[in-house]
Amino acid sequence: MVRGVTLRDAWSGEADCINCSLRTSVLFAGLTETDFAEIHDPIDQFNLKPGTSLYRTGDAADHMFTVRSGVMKLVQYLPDGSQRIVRIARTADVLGLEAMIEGGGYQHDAVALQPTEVCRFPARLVRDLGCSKPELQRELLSRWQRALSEADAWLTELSTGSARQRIARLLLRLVRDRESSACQLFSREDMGAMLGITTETASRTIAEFKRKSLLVETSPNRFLLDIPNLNRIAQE
Amino acid sequence: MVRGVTLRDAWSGEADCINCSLRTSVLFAGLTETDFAEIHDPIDQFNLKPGTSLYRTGDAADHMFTVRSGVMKLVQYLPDGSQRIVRIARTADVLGLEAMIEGGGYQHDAVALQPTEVCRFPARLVRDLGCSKPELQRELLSRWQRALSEADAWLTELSTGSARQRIARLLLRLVRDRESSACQLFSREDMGAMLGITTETASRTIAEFKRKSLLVETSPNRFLLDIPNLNRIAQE
DNA sequence: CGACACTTTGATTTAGCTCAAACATAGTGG
DNA sequence: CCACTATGTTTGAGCTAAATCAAAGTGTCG
Repeated sequence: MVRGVTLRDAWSGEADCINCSLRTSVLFAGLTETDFAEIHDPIDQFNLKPGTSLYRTGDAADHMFTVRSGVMKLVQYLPDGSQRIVRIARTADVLGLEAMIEGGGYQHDAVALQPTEVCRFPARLVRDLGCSKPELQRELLSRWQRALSEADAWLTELSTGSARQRIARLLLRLVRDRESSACQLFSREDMGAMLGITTETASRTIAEFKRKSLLVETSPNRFLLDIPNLNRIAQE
Repeated sequence: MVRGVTLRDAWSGEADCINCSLRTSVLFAGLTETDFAEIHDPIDQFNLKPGTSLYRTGDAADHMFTVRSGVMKLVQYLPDGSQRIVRIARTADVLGLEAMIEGGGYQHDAVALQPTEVCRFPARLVRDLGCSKPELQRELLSRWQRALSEADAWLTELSTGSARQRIARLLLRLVRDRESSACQLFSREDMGAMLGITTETASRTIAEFKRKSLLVETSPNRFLLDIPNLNRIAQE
């Protein structure tokens, strides 16, 4: 395990929302330039190295985050100390929705799995704007809904069936809605924590898939997927 | 499996919200009598027999529901036809939050596990009122948040660890925030679908718990729990 | 009473866990 | 530059919890 770097080290300046390439696909999609002009709160940008944690369970939740690039994992811990990854967030996903509820804390540890860029904005901003901008309100609800259906999918798809099926489904999930079938895999330990299996089983299964050419390793831990055959495995 | 009864048979009249015993604990907690007077949409009440489904996956989501008594399960199906129960809803819980998103469909099958009373109200009502009543807005967000953290808990608590642990955690969950340690169990099949184990394993584990007096059967399928010892099992 | 649905129990098999060792790969520092 | 550690991956061997398959038991309802 890489030890967590502090967030302070990761600061990379204030965000330039107006010219943001993601502007149409993120939470603030509905806002106009004038709306942005009215935002006086600082929107900061961070470059997270793998292993850096953005926030931890129980931290006072007063910011929300947009992932610009990279991947974050959301982790929960069991009483016995073992961890379970309950979701991942990728480009254009929002982290820390729970900050909408005033006075609450974050429900997970959010940790970068790859070099990851995020924008941070005060939840207050969304709470205040929300009242006047119904589009934002709607977008927010839809984000919440998406998080929920992701959570359900992790239960039904990634925590049900054999290890082979789970891994196949995880792989397919990583390239869904992507042009190419290329994907960067996670550490075996993380895959285990996502799927509720051991690192050894994850490793063995990946090895088996490689042998059967369901996965072709293009560079260390980057793969091309045989989507049709993985699909076959995924649904038994 | 009991075959689904149609909802039409379950209608039991219009609800009397003003005098509802749950008024302070449900979604509309913040509303005044005058607010209720302004509601002209019908709020209907239904008595569901076990096995009756309230709605199905993909049905046009235009109503939300409050559970007055009983238990409902939320079910999702896998491509191979097997089912997984992703959540349950009990007294004062809200079903069908996804109806807030206009034009969408329900994400689950909602099926009664016990004789269950629910109130049904148009989602439009909440959408409309939401704009003017910030308390309702806040309550709604908090409901959404609760659903999400329930979903996470099902993954971390009920789909992780040995069968004994999962069953112990499920049992404890059933009596949490209750005055007594008494609870009514579900069918072994449903328990299996909640925990990702087979009916046989569920049955064997319950039998084992009975032998060890962690469970005392007071009447058919009703039990008193030995909470401290179940807790010990739950956390390893 | 007989039929049906569900539960329990038993016997057997197996997928995945555990423990352990070998194998990368990348830093680190002399 | 190379030894040396550290961190993660792979592979093996054996064990065990849970799945599977099958049969007997229990309760409920027409």
